[in-house]
Amino acid sequence: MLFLMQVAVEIKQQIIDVADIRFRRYGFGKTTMWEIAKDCRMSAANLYRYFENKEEIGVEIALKCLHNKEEVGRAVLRRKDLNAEQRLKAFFLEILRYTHQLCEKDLHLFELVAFISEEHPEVVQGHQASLRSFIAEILAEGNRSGEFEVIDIVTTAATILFATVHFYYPPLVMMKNRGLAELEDAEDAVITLLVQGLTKR
Amino acid sequence: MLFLMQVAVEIKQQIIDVADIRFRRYGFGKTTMWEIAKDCRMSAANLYRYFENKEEIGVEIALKCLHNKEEVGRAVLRRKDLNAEQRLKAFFLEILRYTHQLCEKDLHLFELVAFISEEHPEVVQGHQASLRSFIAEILAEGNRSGEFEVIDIVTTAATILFATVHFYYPPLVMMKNRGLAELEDAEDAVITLLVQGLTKR
DNA sequence: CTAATAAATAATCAACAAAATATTCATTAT
DNA sequence: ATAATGAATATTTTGTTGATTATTTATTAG
Repeated sequence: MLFLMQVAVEIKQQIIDVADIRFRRYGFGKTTMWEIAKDCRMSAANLYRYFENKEEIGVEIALKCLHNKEEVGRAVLRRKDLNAEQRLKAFFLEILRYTHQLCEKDLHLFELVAFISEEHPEVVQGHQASLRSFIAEILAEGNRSGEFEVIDIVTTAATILFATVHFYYPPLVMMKNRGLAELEDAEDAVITLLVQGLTKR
Repeated sequence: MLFLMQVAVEIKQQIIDVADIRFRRYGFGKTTMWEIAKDCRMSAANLYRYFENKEEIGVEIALKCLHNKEEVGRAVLRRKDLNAEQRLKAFFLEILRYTHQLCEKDLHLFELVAFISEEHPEVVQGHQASLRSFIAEILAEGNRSGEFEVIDIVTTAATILFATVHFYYPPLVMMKNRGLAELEDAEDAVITLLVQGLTKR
C-alpha cells in the first residue's frame, strides 16, 4: 500500500462525502465506483489509490454514522440538569430516537450499516464499547452522588447494554408492527426497572 | 372451505408429522408437496384439503416448536426448590439453552421458525405472550413470598421480556462470535441486576 | 355428500449466457 | 518519486429460458 500525502486525506474525505450522498439516495449496491469517481472528477481506477475496495468506503460511512449516533449519547452526558436515573433514561431515549429516525428516513443507510456490521464485527464492537463507556460514566456519577451503589461498574455497564438492545440495535428498533411511541414507553419501563429492581425494600 | 370430519384431524396430524421430519432433514424449501404427499400415500392435490398451502404446514410446525420451548420454561415453574430469583434465572437459562441447542442442532428448523416468524407475526406474538405469563407467575410468587415488591405484574413481566430478548430470540442467541457460555454469564448478570436494581439501599 | 385423484395452470427455481461492474495492471503525466 | 488514467481482467449482477414445484380445476370413486 502507498504512503499517502496530506492532500490525500482531503481527497479521501471527498470520496467519502460523495459516496455518502449516493449511498443514502440509491443504496450501496446501486452505486457504482464509476459514479463515485465521476462525482470526484477522477477515474474509477484512481479510487483504489485511496481505498482498498468499495466495501472499505462503506465501512467509513458506517463508522461515521455510528459516530454521529454516539455523539447524540455523549451530548446527554454533558447535561447538568439530570440525576443519574434521568440521565440513563435520557441517554437511551436519545439513542432510540436517533436510531429510529435514521432507519426510517434513510432506509439505504440502515441497510448499509446492517451489511457492514455483518461483515465487520469490529465496527459494531467498537460502537458497543463506546456506548458501554458512556453508561459506565453515568454509573460512576450515580455512585458519586449516592444515588447508585454499583460495585463493578464495567461489568454492570455491559449488563445494561445487554438489557437495552431493543433501543439501539437497528433490526430490533425497526421490527415490524411496533411504533416509536411503544418503544419509548418500554425504554422508560426498562430503565426504571433496572434502577429500582424487583426486590422488596 | 370444507367442514372436516373427525378423521381429518388425524390426517392433518399425519401430514404435520411427515412434513416435520422432512423439514428438519432437508429444510422447508427443499421439501416438495409431492414428497409430503407420498409419505402420506396420497396425491399432492389432496394435501390442499387439509392445509391452505405449504406455508400453513410450516406454521403448524413452527408453532409446535415454540410450544416445546414453552414447555421447557413451564417445567421450571413447577420446581419446588427455588425461590423467585432462582426461578427467574433458571427459567431464562433453560429457555436460552433450549433455543441455542435447537438452532445449533437443527439449522433447518431455525430457518423455518425465522421465516414463519417473519411472515406471521401473530405466531411470535403468541409465543411472547406465553413467556410473559410465565414471568408474571414467577413475579406473583415472589410477591407472595415477600421476596419481590412488584406493583403492576403484567407490565413488569412485559418489561422483563424486553430486557431479556438476548436469551430467547433466536437471531440474537445465534449471533456470531459469541459462545453459549458467555450468554449464560450474561443471563445471570441481567437477572441479578433486574432483581437488585442499581439503587443504593 | 366426502375423499381423492389426474391433469391443467401458475408460480418459483436453477442454470446458464450476457451485461455490468469491481478491481488490477501497464502506461502516461506531472 | 506521486497522481492519474485507459484498457485488461475478474467478479458480480441481471436477464432469460427450461424445468421443477405449488396450487387449482375438473373429474372419478365411494
